[in-house]
Amino acid sequence: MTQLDAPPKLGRKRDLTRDPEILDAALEVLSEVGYEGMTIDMVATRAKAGKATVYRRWDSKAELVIDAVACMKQADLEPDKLPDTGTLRGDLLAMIKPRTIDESERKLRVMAGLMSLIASSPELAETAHAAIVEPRLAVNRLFLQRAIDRGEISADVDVELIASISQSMVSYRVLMLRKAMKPEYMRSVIDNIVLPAVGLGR
Amino acid sequence: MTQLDAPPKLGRKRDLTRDPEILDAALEVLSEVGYEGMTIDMVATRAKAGKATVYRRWDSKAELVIDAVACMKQADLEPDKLPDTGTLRGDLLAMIKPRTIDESERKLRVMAGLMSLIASSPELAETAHAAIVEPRLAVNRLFLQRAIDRGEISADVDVELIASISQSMVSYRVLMLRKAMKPEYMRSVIDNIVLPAVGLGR
Amino acid sequence: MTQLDAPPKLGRKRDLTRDPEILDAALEVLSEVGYEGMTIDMVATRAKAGKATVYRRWDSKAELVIDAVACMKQADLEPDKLPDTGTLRGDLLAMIKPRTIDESERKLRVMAGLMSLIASSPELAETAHAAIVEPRLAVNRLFLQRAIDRGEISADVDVELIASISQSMVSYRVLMLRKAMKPEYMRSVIDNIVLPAVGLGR
Amino acid sequence: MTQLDAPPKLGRKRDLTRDPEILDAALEVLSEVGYEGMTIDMVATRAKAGKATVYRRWDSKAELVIDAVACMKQADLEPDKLPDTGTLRGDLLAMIKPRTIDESERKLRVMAGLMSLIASSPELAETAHAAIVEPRLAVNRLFLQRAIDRGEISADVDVELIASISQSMVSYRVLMLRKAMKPEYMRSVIDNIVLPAVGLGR
DNA sequence: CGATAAACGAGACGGTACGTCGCGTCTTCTG
DNA sequence: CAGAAGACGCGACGTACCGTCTCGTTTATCG
Repeated sequence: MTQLDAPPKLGRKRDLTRDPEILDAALEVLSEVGYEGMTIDMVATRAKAGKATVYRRWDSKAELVIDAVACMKQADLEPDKLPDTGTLRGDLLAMIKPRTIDESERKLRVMAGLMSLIASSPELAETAHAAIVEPRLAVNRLFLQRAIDRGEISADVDVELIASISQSMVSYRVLMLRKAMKPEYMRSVIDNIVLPAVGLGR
Repeated sequence: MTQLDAPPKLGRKRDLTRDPEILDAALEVLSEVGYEGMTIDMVATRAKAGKATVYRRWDSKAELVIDAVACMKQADLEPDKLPDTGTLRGDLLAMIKPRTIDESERKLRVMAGLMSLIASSPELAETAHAAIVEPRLAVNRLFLQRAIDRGEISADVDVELIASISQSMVSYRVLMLRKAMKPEYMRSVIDNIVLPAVGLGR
Repeated sequence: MTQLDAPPKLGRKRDLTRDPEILDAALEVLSEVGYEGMTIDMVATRAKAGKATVYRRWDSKAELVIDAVACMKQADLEPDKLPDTGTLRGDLLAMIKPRTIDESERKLRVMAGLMSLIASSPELAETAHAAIVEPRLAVNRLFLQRAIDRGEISADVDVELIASISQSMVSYRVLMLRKAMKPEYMRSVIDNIVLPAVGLGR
Repeated sequence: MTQLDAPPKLGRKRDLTRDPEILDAALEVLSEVGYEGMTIDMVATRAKAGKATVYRRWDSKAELVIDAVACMKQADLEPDKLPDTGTLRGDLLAMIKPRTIDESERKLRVMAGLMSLIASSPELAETAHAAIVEPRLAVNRLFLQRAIDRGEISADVDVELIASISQSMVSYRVLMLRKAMKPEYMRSVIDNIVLPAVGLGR
């Protein structure tokens, strides 16, 4: 992670334009050869940077990748761009768009590459979670809260638990079963699991 | 995976007692330093074996680890030791035993370390799936089928999908949210998600 | 070498007091860690200067060092301070003073550090030679010429060759044999080699 | 330096054929790009070896080079191949052969590259001296001793000093003055300096 | 029973990425 | 604008691990 500690006044300033360039290069390489195949040299070379410049900003390959992934901002998840169809089912189904699905799947696969690192570094895990997992959960939480507010579903449901269903199912399918994240599957999860769980049975 | 290909008659027999010793050493190291931190040398040294002896049995670090995890035989999952309480809920809840939970969690964490490898090797993924994921799924499938057979739940439910719910939720919680696999949580998943999904609402 | 090219009128004048300070710092570091161990950063830091200030004055580490050594002005070698005893032997022996010896030895050791650079850069070699080797040769040449002029030795002697004897012997002893530059040794060289070579046998 | 410490019985033996191959590669690279330009990777690649294999045998670039140079055995300097003309002058002149000169010059140039390292490592210096400088001195010592034995020159001459004259002059010329090691020059040194020094004046 | 062949512990091998450090240049701010 | 501080691109350093190969030894089976 880029640490900014004390205010460094003297000397040449970090060239802040290099950060996104390096992160972009990292994402590029990452999507081409995966985490294991990725090399700091590859990233540096592609960003026309020296290795030292990379290591000056991130302490290790893992931290660089985490930051890179964190910067994969998913525009579709921004509050003002979220659907508001009037029904929980409508909202949930509205999130099943090719672009959204695709980005999610890419994030998940990157996350997979990081799992082993995450396992041995709580702080790294936290960053990864905040960047990749949390945003998607927040969306589901919002949909559920709106449904509660409009009386569509009971206020007793465990929002946190229900919000994580679709993410769990999708992660499992993609990472463990290694199957693609198909729209049909997502629809099936919503209709057969999420909605019954909130009392909106078939 | 231990390959036995052609019948090798000549020469010294492979010392079969070394297999479990090496696997145990692997599990030990694995739990201490994680997949990334683990070294074939570490495992070999700890098992008082040579690296060649390890590589004669497994083609790569990844395969060794998968086998090691697969060999964490979960006695609880063997067909004849499974509960049969007469109700789906009873069966599912009966699986929530400290020992079972603990073993599952360990397996999952090891699986996490392998994710990046799995991502780049379909066959490795298949092996890992068969060894770690599938057994647990089979149990759920069995429970569901029995419930269908006894008319407790509709024969229309998507057994495959429902069977994967608890595994998905638990994996997500452990790997992504990095929280422990508590019994309360598992009960909550069963009562609030699985059962509603098969029409056995609250 | 300090290059002054065109007369720079505009802006702040180059602080000429920095030159000797940097050179002194260079000599200091040089004597502590040797040429290989010396770093431009070390020199700059010790002189409380920036690296750019150093590089504005010298094109490379090697040139800085050469200049530093060249600036170890050996007052003893200035024409008007040279001995003139009336005999070649007297002149040569008169140069054997602790301070002179010491300075020569230090110069030689620094020169050693530069050898590899010198080997790959004729111009650098030329500079180093002019700064370190030549002054000492000039003295010997002068002594020999005076001896010829006063008829002490034959005009046929190869002045250039003879002048280089003592320097050669001393360099070899210090650099190759790694022995100190003792007065006895120098006297021995003069009496047993130089003087016989010009026909002034024992 | 290759250390052999305790007798290592277990495990695969060092492939002793790799040593000379690596040393040869080192000498090759050395003569092409010089000490500064030489890279361990270059040497390893050229010897079709891994870097680790090089570092397993030598602790640093410097030690590798020293050893490489030490292995530049000069066949001409072996006792039984030395000339024995019956006169000191004859013996000395007999050493002025193109091949001998050439090898000496190469050694000297390599030595130059090592000077900076030598300056900061007495043991390295010792090795370099024994490998490069000493053999040549031994030859001169032998010639002088034979001359003394046959009564050609006085037994009073400082053999050690005289033996080092030609080496000193040649080193100086090659390294400091950066001139080639010409036969005429060597003859001049013998006739004008060495012989007068032992009382065999013109 | 001796020969043969494979397995064994140990560790060297070729290869490749790691993270560090120095060079010489470039950029920023301060006096 | 010179100067101090320090980031930059580059590239070598020496280390560590991978998966393979070789050594000397042990252990089984075959002839």
